[in-house]
Amino acid sequence: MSAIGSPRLADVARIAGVSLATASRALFQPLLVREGTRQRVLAASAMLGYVPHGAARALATRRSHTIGAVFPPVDNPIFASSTHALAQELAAAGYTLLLASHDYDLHAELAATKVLVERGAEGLVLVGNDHLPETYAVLARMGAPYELTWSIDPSGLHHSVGLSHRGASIRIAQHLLDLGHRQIAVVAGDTRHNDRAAERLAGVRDALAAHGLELPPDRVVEAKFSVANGREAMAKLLEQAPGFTAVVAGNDPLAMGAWFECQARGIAVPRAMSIVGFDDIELAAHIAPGLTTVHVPSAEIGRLAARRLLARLAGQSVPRMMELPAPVVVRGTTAPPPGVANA
Amino acid sequence: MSAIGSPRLADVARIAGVSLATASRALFQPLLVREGTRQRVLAASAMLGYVPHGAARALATRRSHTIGAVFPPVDNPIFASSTHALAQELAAAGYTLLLASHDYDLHAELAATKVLVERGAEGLVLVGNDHLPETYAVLARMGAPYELTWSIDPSGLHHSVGLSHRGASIRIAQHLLDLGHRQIAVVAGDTRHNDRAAERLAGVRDALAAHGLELPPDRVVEAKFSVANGREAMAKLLEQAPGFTAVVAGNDPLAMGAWFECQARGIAVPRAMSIVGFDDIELAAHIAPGLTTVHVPSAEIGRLAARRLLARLAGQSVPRMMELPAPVVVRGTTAPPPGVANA
DNA sequence: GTACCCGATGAAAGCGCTTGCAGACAGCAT
DNA sequence: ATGCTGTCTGCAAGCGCTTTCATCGGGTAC
Repeated sequence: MSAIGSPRLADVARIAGVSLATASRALFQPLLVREGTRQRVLAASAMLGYVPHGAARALATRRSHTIGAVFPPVDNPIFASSTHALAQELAAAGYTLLLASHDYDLHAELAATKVLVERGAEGLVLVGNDHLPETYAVLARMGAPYELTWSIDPSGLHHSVGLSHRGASIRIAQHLLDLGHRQIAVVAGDTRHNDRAAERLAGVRDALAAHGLELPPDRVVEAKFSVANGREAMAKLLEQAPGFTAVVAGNDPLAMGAWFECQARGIAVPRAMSIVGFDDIELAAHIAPGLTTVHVPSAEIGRLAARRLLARLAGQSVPRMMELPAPVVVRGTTAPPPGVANA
Repeated sequence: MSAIGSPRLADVARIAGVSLATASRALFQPLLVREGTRQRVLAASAMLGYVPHGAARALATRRSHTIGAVFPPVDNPIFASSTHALAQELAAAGYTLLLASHDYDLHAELAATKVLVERGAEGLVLVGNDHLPETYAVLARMGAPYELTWSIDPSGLHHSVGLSHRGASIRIAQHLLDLGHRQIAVVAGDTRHNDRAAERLAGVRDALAAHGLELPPDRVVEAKFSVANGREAMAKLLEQAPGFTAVVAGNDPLAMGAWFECQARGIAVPRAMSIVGFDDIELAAHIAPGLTTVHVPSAEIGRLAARRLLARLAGQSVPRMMELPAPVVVRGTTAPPPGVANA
C-alpha cells in the first residue's frame, strides 16, 4: 500500500506477484487469466481490502456505469415509486442512479441535466416532454440515449415511455358524462411548467367539446399538487361558480382535498358531488368509499425506462414510443348527478 | 476536435491559443488567469460545446463531488421528501446525489454501499442504525464521512441526525394513557429489519410499563408499512384480542388502514376507538377528523444530513449526534375511552 | 540602470486503471 | 528436433484533466 491512503491495483498486483495488467484482468475479465493466478489476485485483493477506483476505471474504459435521472419533486409519492423501481432495475444490471431533482423549474432542470452529462451519465431519464430547447440541445449533443417518461412524446422525435395524459383524462371525463354530468368543474395542476397537468386539463375540454359542452374559465382553478391546495381550490370553485355536479382533479391529492372540502361543507360525495382524481395512489383505494381515478403505472414506468435504456446501451433497438395503459378505476366517489336516474 | 467524439480541453486550448494548463485554469480557477485570456478560452469552449469530463477531473483532483445515499424503499412517501431535500441541498453546493435503494434488505444495503464507495462518493447517507457489521466495516474503511439518518445513534459511535423513535413513541403512548386508555393494541411495522419500527414498538412497551401495564403478545401485530396491511392487522387484532380502546400504529399509512377497518366495521373513531400514527404525512392533517400522530421532520432530516456532510467535507466539525424534535400532533382520532369522562 | 518581485503562462508529470500488442511458454503435429 | 498453435502474461501507451514547478516579462524600488 503506497505509504498512506487506500490500496491501489498496483499494490494488489505486487502482493499477488503479477503485473498490473494481469491483476486488472483477474478482477474484471476472469476468463483471460488462469485459475491459479486469479485466486492469488483475489486473495491479495481481499487481504488489502482493495476497492477499485471508479473514476479511473471510467476514464480508462470510457464507461461510467451510471444513469442520470432528473425528476421534479421526488417527494410526490407517485414519482417516488418510479424512482425506486428505476434504481432497483439499474442496480440489477450493475448501473447506479445519479439523481437530480428540481421544483418544476425548467432552468433548474437544464442545469441538472448538464451536471449529469458532465458526470458521465451513459443515459438519461427525464420527466414529461416540456423542456427548454437548450435542454433538448444538451441531450442531442451528448450522444447518449435518453428517455422521456410519464408522458409519451407525440412528436415521435424522442424515445418515450409513459401514457397519454390527455387520452386518460378524456376517458375519465367521459365516465362523468356517461353518468349524466353536464356541469363539470376542474381543479387542475399547475399547467405552466407541467405538460402532464396541461394535457389532463385539455383532455377534459376535449371530452366536453365532443358533447358540445364548454368549460367556462371560472370552472377551472389551478393549484399546485397537494391536499391543502385541493381543498382551497374546491372552496374557490364552490364560491365563484356553484352549480356543478362533478369535479375532475389534476391528481389524487388534489381530489382528496376537494373531497375533504365537501365533507367540511356537508356536501355528500358522491350523491351531491362526484369527484375523480388521477394517479391512483395507494390511499385512493382505501379511503371509503374509494376514489374514482386513473391508474398510473408509476413503478412500471421507472422499470421500463431503465430496461429500455439498458437495452439501447446494449445495442438493441426498442420501439421509440411506448404507451402504457392507464385505465379508469371506478370506485365510490362517482355517481349520477342529483335528479338523474341510475344509468 | 479530435477526429470524432466530443471536444476535449486540449481542443479548447488549441483554439483559444493557450496551453492546456491555462485552459484548465481559465475554466475552473478564473482568478489565476488574465481576463482577456479567460474570455478567449470561454469563447472557444462555448463554440465547441465543450463539456468537462467528470471522471477525468475526479481522477486528477481526487474529488468526485458526489454524495451517496442508500435508502430503503424510496417509494415510502416519507423518505421521498427526505431524498428530495437531500438532492436539492447537495445540488446547491455543487454536489450530485448517487442514489441506491433496497427493500429493507441489509445485504442489498451492503452491496449498494460498496458500489457507492467504489463510485467515489465523498460522503454517505444511510437510514437507521441497524446495519450489518460488514457495512460498518466498509464505512469505516472508506475514510469518508457518513451520516446515519432518521434514527439517532445511541452508541455515539457514528454521526447521526434524526429523532428518538422510542422517545416519540413513549410520548404518544403517554398521550393515550393520559386520556385514560389502559387497553392498548399495536400495529407495528416490520421490526426485524427496521430499527425504527422496533424502537417505536419498544416505546409503547416503555410507556405502559411506567404505568405498571403490559403489552400482551396478542395485542401486537406486525405488518409491512401500507394502508392495506394496516386494515388487515386491525382486523386481526379485533378478532384475536378484542377489548382494547386504542391503537398505536407504526406509521401513518398503517394508522389509516386501521382507521378504515374501524369505519368498515362501524366502530366510531375516536369515540369507541382511538388511533395514533407516526410520521405525519400530508393527508394526516386533512382527513377528517385528523389523525393524531408524531410529526417527523423528514425534509429537514435530508437537508441537515446534506449540510452536515458538506460541513465535514469542508473541514468543519459538527455535533456528532443531532436529535430533532418530533412533537406529538393531537388531532381528531384520539379521545378518552368509552365510559371515561373528558380529561 | 539594476535588482527584485509578482502575476501570468507553459511543460510535463502524474491521478489509477484498461488494453493492444507482443513475448513466452507449453503442447501438439510433423 | 522443428514449427505451429493457442493460452497466459507483461509492457507501455494512453484515458482527459489538474497542478507543481519553472520561466518569462514587466513593473516597482533603489
